[in-house]
Formats: sequence, structure tokens, C-alpha cells
Amino acid sequence: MPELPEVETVRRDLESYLVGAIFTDSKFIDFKNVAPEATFLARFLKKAKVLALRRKGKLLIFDLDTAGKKDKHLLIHLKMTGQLVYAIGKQTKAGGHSLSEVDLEMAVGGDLPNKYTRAIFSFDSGGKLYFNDLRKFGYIKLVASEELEKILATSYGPEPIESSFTIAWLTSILAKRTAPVKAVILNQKLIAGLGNIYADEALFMAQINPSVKANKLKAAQIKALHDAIVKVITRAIKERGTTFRNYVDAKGKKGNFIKYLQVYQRQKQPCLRCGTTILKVKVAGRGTHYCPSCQK
DNA sequence: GTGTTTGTTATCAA
DNA sequence: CTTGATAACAAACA
Repeated sequence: MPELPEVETVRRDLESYLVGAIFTDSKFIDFKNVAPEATFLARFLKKAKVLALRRKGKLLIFDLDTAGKKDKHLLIHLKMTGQLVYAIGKQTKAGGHSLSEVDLEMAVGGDLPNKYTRAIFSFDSGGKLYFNDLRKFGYIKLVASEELEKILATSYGPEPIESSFTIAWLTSILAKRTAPVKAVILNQKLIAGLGNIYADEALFMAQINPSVKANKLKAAQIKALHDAIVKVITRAIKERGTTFRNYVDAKGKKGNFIKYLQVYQRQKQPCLRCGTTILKVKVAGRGTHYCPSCQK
């Protein structure tokens, strides 16, 4: 699942390939989550230059330069199963690319495009960017600067890696809420970037039960949670994300953080801290993994 | 056919 | 207006 660390890994990869590159062609294949309409967007993108690649939470932002105007941005959200893979060099007979060094079921293994490729962007560099999305939850959207600012201001809170994510902020958003603490830290409007994997991992590290009502947490627990969120996200970025199912980076490669998972998908296995069997329950409508003994 | 997977939004209730 | 709970979406798999 692409969460902040995964999207940041993709962003850094793409930044090195695409800044300064010019779109030469765009194709959308059996894919509806495109705005404006595909034909129009493809025409608009032609000759657009990539000025910069940004990210907010799990949202990837391409800043564009179109005929000297710098007021448009291409937003790409990977949602659950989206991938952005960049390939350059020798092409297959069909004009695609072979990524034989990668072997991932339902992800990138072998040639691109594959059956889950929903969009292909070609660049003047000769490279192609493949947007694959098994479940078609992801979206591609062109917006003007004004709309982008509005989206960023209304839909995203501070990120764990920003200085504005303070203990005071975490305290303030938890204090008035009776929802489970996990629901609060998953809310992108309050904290941008955590998803199901890192929420469970951070709560385990902080030794907090995911179901506890947010306003019941004590100051020491909030400090521990703040610390855990920052640590987990920072470490996961360093390890290029977690590949549990089908996340891959812009080179089609897996993330390494799966080696460091303490609770996610470890149900029925012994807690790495105390040995108690890890449980899996539903909290805030999500599969939730925790140790009933050392998370209080 | 059923349940499960999750990021986000819609919808409804309080 | 805010908050919380739940369904819905989409596709594949066990």
C-alpha cells in the first residue's frame, strides 16, 4: 500500500528522471479516473515540461510548464495498488519495455505495458512512465494552481517529517476526539501520510492499543506516539518503503521495510517485545494488528 | 457466492 | 459546524 514513504520513494526516483523532461505523448487505457477527459488531457500535456516533482501526504504533484505558463499541475494518487514505473532504453517489439530483473506477481515482472497498465506517458528523453493499477482506485488529475492550493489547504494536515508536526499539534487533535486513536492518526486532514501499515507499526512502537479513545491518552503516551510516528516514517523512507503486496518504486523494485515490520500481518505470531500472540481485529473499518499484552 | 484486502469520499446520524 | 460510524468503490484471490 503506497503510504508516505512509498510515494516519497517514487517521487525521488521520478525527480531524477523527469525534471526538465517534456511530455511527447500520453495514452490512457480503459481508465476512467482521469480529469479532464483523457483525449483532452493527452492533448494538453503535449509539450508540457516537468518543472518539479512534489508530494503531499500520499499525493504526487507534477509542476508543469506549458508554453511558458507555470500554473498547471498533474496530480497522481496511487491509492491501494497504483504503481509508477519509469523505463528507458531498449524497447520491445511492441514499443514497450522489459523489466526482467523484477519478479513480482501482479506487479511489474517482465514486459511493460502489462494487463494493469492504465496510462503511458512518453517523454522527449525517450523514456516512458507507466501507470499500473490493478484495482483502478488511483487517479490522474490536471488542476490549476488555485485549485491545488485549495486541495492542499483543506485535505492535508502536517506530515510526520515536517517541523509543524509537533507534540502540541498531536495533543490538540487527540484531545477533543472520542474516535479510536488509530482512526485519528489515519485521518489525512489531521496528519498527512500514514496508512494502515505505519499506523499499526507506530502504535505498536508507542505501546498504545489502537482502539483506545483518542482523548483518553496521557501526555506520556502522546509523546511516545509522536516519537514513534516520526521514527517509523523516517526509517521507512530510508528503506524505500514496504512491499507487502504489490508496491514497487519507479524502477519496478520492492521496498525493504518489510524486514522491519513488528506487527503488520503478524497476527497469530508471538509479539517481538513480550511473546504474547499478536491479534488482528477491525478498528476504524481496517484490519488492525496489535499486541493485547503490551499495547494498553 | 462470501469474505477479505485499503485510501478516500459520500452519506447519514448525532 | 463538527465529529463519528459505515458503506461504497474497484479487482482479485482464497
